[in-house]
Amino acid sequence: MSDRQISTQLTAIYKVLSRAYGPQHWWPGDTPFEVMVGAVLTQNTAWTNVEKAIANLKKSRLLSLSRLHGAPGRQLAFLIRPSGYFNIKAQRLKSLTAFVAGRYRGSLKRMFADDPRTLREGLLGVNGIGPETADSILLYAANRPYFVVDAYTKRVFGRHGLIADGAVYHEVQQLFMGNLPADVRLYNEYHALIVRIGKERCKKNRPLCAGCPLEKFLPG
DNA sequence: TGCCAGGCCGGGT
DNA sequence: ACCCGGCATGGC
Repeated sequence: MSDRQISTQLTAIYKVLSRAYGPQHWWPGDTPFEVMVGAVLTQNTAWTNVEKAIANLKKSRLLSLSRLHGAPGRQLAFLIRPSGYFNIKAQRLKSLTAFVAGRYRGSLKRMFADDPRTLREGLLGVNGIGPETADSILLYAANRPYFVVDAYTKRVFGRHGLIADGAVYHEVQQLFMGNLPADVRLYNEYHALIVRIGKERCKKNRPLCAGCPLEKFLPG
C-alpha cells in the first residue's frame, strides 16, 4: 500500500467511527492534573476502577499537584486502592509530582509550555511513565499532537491488517503520525473512538465482529 | 470461576 | 534484543 492509500484508509476508518459513535468528549477528567493522574491510574486497569480511585482523591481534597505531592504515600495508596496495583501506582504518582516540582518548580503551566519533545523525554525518564502514559499526558493534558497507542489500537488495527503482529509502540504511532496531519483534535477523537469500538466490539476473546462498523475494512 | 481491563519495570536469558 | 513474572482491584 502506498502512503497515500494508507492515509486514505486511516481517514476513512476515522470517518466511519466518527459517524457511528459521534463525539467522545475525551479525556474524561475535569482538569489537566486530573488527566495526568488518570493516565497513571488506568495502566492495565478498567476505567470504572479508576473513577472510584479519583473520587476518593477528590473527596479527600488531594487532587491537586501540591496536595498530592505532600500527601503521605500510605494515605495515597489507600485512597487509590480500587484502581489496583495501588502501592506501585502511589509511587508512580509521587514520581510524577516530584518531576513537575523538580524540573518545572511545581508549575503545570511551565511544564505544558515546554518544548514537546523535551517534555516527552522528561516524562519517559520518570519511573512508571512509559510511552502510552507520556503520550496521554502530552495529548490530553498538554494539548500536543502525539498519537496515543494502546492495546485496543494494536488489536483493532491488527485485525484489519494495518499493523504487523509484533509491532512495537513507536511503529504503530508512526503509522498514524506519519500518515495523518499533526492535529490535536483529530488525535484526541481518533484515539477515543478506538477505545470505544475496542471496548464494545473488539474484545480479546471475541475474534470476529459481526455488524461492526469497520466490517468493510476487514482484510482479504 | 476464571478472565480481563486505556502498562510498566526489573531481572533473566 | 526479547521474554517473563510481578503488581491488585472490580466487573462480568
